[in-house]
Amino acid sequence: MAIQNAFEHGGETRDKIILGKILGTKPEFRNKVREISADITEIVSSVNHLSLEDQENEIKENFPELLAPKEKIQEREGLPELKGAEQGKVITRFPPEPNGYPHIGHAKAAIINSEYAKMYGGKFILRMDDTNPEAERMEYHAAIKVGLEWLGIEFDIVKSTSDDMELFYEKGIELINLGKAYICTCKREDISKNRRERKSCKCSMGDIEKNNKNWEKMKDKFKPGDAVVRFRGDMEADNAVMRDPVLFRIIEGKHYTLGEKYRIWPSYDMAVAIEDSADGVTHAFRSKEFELREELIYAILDALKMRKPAQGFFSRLEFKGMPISKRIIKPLIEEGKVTWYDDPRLPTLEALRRRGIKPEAIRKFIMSLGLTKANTLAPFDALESFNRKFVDTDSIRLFMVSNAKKLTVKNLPISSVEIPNHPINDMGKRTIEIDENFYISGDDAQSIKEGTQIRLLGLGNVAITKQGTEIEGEFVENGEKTDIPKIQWVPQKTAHAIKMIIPKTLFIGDKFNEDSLEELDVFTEPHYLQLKEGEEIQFVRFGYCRKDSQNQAIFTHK
RNA sequence: GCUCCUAUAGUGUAGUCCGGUUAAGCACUUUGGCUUCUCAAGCCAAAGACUCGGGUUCGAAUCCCGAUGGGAGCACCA
Repeated sequence: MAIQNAFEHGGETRDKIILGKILGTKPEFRNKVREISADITEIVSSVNHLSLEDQENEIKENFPELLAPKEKIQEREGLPELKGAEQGKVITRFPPEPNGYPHIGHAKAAIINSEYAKMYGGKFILRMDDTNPEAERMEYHAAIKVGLEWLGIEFDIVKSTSDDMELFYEKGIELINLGKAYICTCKREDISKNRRERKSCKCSMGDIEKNNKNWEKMKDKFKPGDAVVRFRGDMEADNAVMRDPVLFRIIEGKHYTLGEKYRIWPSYDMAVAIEDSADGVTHAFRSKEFELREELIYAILDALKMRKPAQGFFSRLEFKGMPISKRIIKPLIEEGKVTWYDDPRLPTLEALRRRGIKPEAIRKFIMSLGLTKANTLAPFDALESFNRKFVDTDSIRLFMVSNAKKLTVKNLPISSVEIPNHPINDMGKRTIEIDENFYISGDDAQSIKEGTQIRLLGLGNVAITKQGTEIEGEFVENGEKTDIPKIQWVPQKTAHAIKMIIPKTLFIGDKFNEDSLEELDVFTEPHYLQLKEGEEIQFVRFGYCRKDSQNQAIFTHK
């Protein structure tokens, strides 16, 4: 072993390492460390005296099997295993609030939870967490559904938290009767102040009978803000969440599905605790800003003697320079700095889709981030790289020129040319009608020198006879030269003008990037018109783009 | 301010629970090469990390203590 190690590390080894290896493979030596370490030191020094060649010969003679290449460590596929999870019995859930458009952060929560259900052959629940009528709208509910469908996420059960209002009331009353909850009629500011100063208020002294009466009064008499139901936690707890948090409050706004049927609404903690338990959720994964709520949720369920699901937490996912929060996006829309929630610069699912990101790429990308709780500010590069692999195989290759310059080619022997739609995969061919007038890209035009040759991709070589505002050249029959600039081109006669939109980072630091959207007027082949909207294209030597409409394409990535 | 979470290459992570079999694995990026009628994809290679300081131990990325950086909570939002 010493020889092997020495050989692998340039002819020298160290006794400590050999000792470690021995103890690692043969635990029975662990209580005899002192005895064997002397031997090891001796062996190591004798091995170190051998030359590299001698070591190699020694290995070849006595331990030839050691020369076999080392096996690489196998990387775990997918998510880490769950403790105490039984095949077929895992139930997970994704509970978005329908209060905005779904974004990459939703995708992370949905994908992690759904992957676990899949991994254990369990069930996956979509639960619209709609307990704040003021914030929720049908429009968002629908957008979330559309986004999830696009991601390819499937649910076994679809429900809304508000389906269980009667259950919340039942459990709420039970908590009151258990003395675990009370009605508080203090002012909002005082509640907040007391929580900060860890002091109880008078309401917490009230008896069960009074609390029951006040609960009835919450149904009609009390106005919003007059009274809330609070959990009897511990006002002196270090975890501020435990300082008698609100379980129910009065909201008079119209709920988007239930209208004005209820005015007492459960808070997030109450709703999640009861729902996860009642729905049979075994494992609940949420982003880590909820970590402090775990204790509360367990306390509520303990008080009610209800089953507790296991909880897991993961870091929030954001892209550098791409804000996720409505607080930031909404003003941008109002100021006209971005067009809408589907603006390709945004990390919403709709924007990602429009930009040409494939759902499979998002899934792979999110899985590659793992379940860490360390903050993740992922660079968009990583997603792009996953996406490129999906998109490359079935993107049609088309020619597109930007900053077009005219090129006239004399002596063209043909009037049309057939060009394959993909270099490797059989995606058919297209025929391009040509005459002597072409467009080429401005950048290419600039670098062309008079008297040299260029190759028009798929067509042939051209000897440049005149350089200037317009370029002229002559077709070279049977042009053999291939070590010359190869450029893409578009026939002038049928060139189709489109707008190319190139999204860039929205924010640099915390400043809005005024140049975050570049627009180019470009020409492409008429074949573009025959592509379906939403199709991914690779414009040769430019990059991958998605057809947004007949006269607009969005740049996906290089 | 109080409390909690977190820290591995330029970036994202695996390994950490249960210290040794890994002088730290993978992916992206970068750089070189091969291939190519694209600056794409594919193939090969190189470069590059355990935040710091103590402690425990024969042995620490892994356990303990402390410091520092980053994030979160202290809402009648979820």
